[in-house]
Amino acid sequence: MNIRKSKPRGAILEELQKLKTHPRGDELYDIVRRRLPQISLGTVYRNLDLLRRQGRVAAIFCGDFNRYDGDISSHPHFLCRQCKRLWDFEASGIPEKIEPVRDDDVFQVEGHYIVFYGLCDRCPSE
Amino acid sequence: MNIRKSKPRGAILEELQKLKTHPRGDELYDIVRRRLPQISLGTVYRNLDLLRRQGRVAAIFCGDFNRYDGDISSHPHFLCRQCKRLWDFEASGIPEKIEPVRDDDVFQVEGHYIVFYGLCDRCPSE
DNA sequence: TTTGATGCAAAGTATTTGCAATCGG
DNA sequence: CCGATTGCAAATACTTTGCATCAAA
Repeated sequence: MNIRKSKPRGAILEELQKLKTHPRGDELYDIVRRRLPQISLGTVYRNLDLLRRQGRVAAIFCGDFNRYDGDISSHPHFLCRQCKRLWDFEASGIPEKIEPVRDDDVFQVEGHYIVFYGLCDRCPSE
Repeated sequence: MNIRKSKPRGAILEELQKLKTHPRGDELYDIVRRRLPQISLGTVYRNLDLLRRQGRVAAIFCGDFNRYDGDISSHPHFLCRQCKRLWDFEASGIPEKIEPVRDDDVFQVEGHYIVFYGLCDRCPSE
């Protein structure tokens, strides 16, 4: 499959890279739409997945892999378990490398991520 | 709110603790239903959230916190980004403790988790 | 008796998909 | 031109919620 350039894809990548918080597909759609009003939701989701496959954006997947980060360097995140927003997060004690104990044929490991969770200042505790 | 015992809740916790793979609410519903055919999906979701608040089950949250683990000890997981199943995973280099650099009032950290991702042996590569 | 918990069904939220039209190389 | 990409809309997947009823203490 020969990948072409397209205006929507360029805009999606640029807008994602501008953000410090890491949006879901639909949230990024709302942002990109301010620039390309005719863009469709499906296009945003399709391109985010394509960009992820190309390694040009990072996806924090779990359940549904639905948070994207324009910064592809490995770094920990903080996730608010109430509002579900995700931020970059600094932590000490992050190891240089973490490796699977066994390299068998059951799991084909591509990478890993570290997620801190809790509540952000905008979310009241239960 | 005074928490009572109930047969559905007991069955949900027991069935979850039996599993090695970590189901979503609807998957656990299918399992518990074999034992309590009249149980409803809403009951399973409500109880999983209650058990999580009590610290009796672990939730791997992200986006939607929808994978539950009956083993509440801290351990890394492997997530297949295609079929979205989640397993326990052994890795070396896991630090004893990882800590936030700043303890400010923006984030109230409750814990963290490490997720390896990639493809499992049942999922073909793209 | 009190009120927490349930079953059911409808609604809500996020994402994916089919298809004809469009655009890039 | 050819086939990758799009917009649109319908479909799907998973989770939450309202409410009348049931049941634990």
